[in-house]
This record gives sequence, structure tokens and C-alpha cells, in this order.
Amino acid sequence: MCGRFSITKEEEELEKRFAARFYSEVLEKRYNIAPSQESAVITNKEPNSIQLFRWGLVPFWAKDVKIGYKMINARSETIAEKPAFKYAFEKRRCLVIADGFYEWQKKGKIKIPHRIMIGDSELVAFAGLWENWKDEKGDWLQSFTIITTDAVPRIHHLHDRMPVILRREDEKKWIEEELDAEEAKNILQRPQTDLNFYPVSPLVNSPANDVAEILERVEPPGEPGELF
DNA sequence: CCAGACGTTGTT
DNA sequence: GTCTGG
DNA sequence: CCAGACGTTGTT
DNA sequence: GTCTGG
Repeated sequence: MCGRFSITKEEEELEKRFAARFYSEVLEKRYNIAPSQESAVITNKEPNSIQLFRWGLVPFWAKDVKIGYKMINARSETIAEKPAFKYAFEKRRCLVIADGFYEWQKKGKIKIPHRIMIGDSELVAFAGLWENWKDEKGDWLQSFTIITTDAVPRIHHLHDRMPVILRREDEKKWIEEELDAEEAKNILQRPQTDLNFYPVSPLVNSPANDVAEILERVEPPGEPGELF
């Protein structure tokens, strides 16, 4: 799955990489982006701007914003049928900008966090969906979810799910208005798979630790000299 | 028909 | 809003 | 995802 | 154990 990720590049780099602009919004470097926080997306409605939406999709029919806590990921296999994602899959797709994400490998009782990325933390786009939601006061909230798929063999020992990292040539297509469901599914079935990873400090566990230090490689606990 | 859910992950 | 369960 | 709270009454 | 907040 994907429950934490990063964007450790400057705004200008994002703008160049995705040929889109930040308008009113400002994004600081982020090492530890957690659900319910805002992060950078590019939507099918505004493919030339980079906007900040809340992570955790709140369906337009929701009565409570809290439902978003449960909607941080959407399974690519069932996305077209699930009531919470069906509409967004047809009408509201987006690119979720990232340059790495974190997975926790369970080993017995302990959980070892790892950083996973393409190349040396290249900027990439996760396949995402977004929604508009109006609260009881009439204020609008825009939110997104990250689509997941089976983990590639290379990282399967860490976790059996991972975000769909779009092939670069699929990014534009994913947010085209005319894209039909069949082709959208095809895109989800051919993600980037050349992932690199390394263990990082448990500092990443707490979202309060949004610091560059968590990018550093550490020796995983229990190694070397592992006896069991 | 109405009521209630609407999600993912992993249970080492 | 739409689907599932009762 | 992980961390941290998880309750009520009544109000110094 | 389960929910909320970050």
C-alpha cells in the first residue's frame, strides 16, 4: 500500500518535470507526508496546474470528512466497481506527485521502515483519483487517493501492495478527459517496476518528524549477526 | 421496500 | 449517489 | 502509514 | 480493539 511518501524537490523542479505551474499555492519540501495532509496533484480538469489537495478521498456524497481517513488507497483491481471510487475513476483522475514512499516490513513483532523510489529518488507520478466535497458550512474540500497494485517481486518481501507508479509516457494520458475506462485500466496494469529501496530510521514513524534525516539509510535492526 | 455502508492492509 | 443486506 | 486517545459533568 | 489526528 502507500501510507506515507515524500516530495523533496523544489517547486521549480516539479513545474519543469510536469510542465505545469503552481499558481496561488506554495509547497515546502516534504520528507514525511501523512494521510489527511495536503500534497501536490495535477488533475484532469486542470492539467496545467499543480494544486494541493488533502490525502484521503472524501466522496461527494459523504456526510463526514472523517471518511477520508479510510480512503487513502484504492485497489486498482476493484476501482471501477467500488461506490466510493467509481465516479472518480470515470471523471476525476489525477497525478499524485512524489519522489519516494515508505513501507513498513513486518519482522516478528517489529516493523522496519523502508524508503522506496525510482532511480535516486526521481520525481514520479502515482496514479490517483480526486473529489470535490462540500461541508455543512458550504466550504469546498478537494481530496485525493493513491491507487495501489500488487508489489513487484523486488519489494514483495517488504509489502505485498504498492502505489501504481505511472510510466512517464502514460502520465498525460491518465489525466486526459476522453480516456475511457478500458484504457485507464490498461495504464494501471503497466506501472513502473524498477524500484530501489533501503531501510530508514524509525523516526519516519511519527508524522511529526518531517525532516531530511529520515531519508538516510540505516542498518536494519537485527543485522548483522542475526541469530534467529 | 428501507437501512446502512461506502476502504485497505495484514492478522509475524 | 449507489449498492448490499435484511 | 503510525501514534495516541479512548469519558462525563460542569466550570478556577 | 478501534477510531481519530497527523
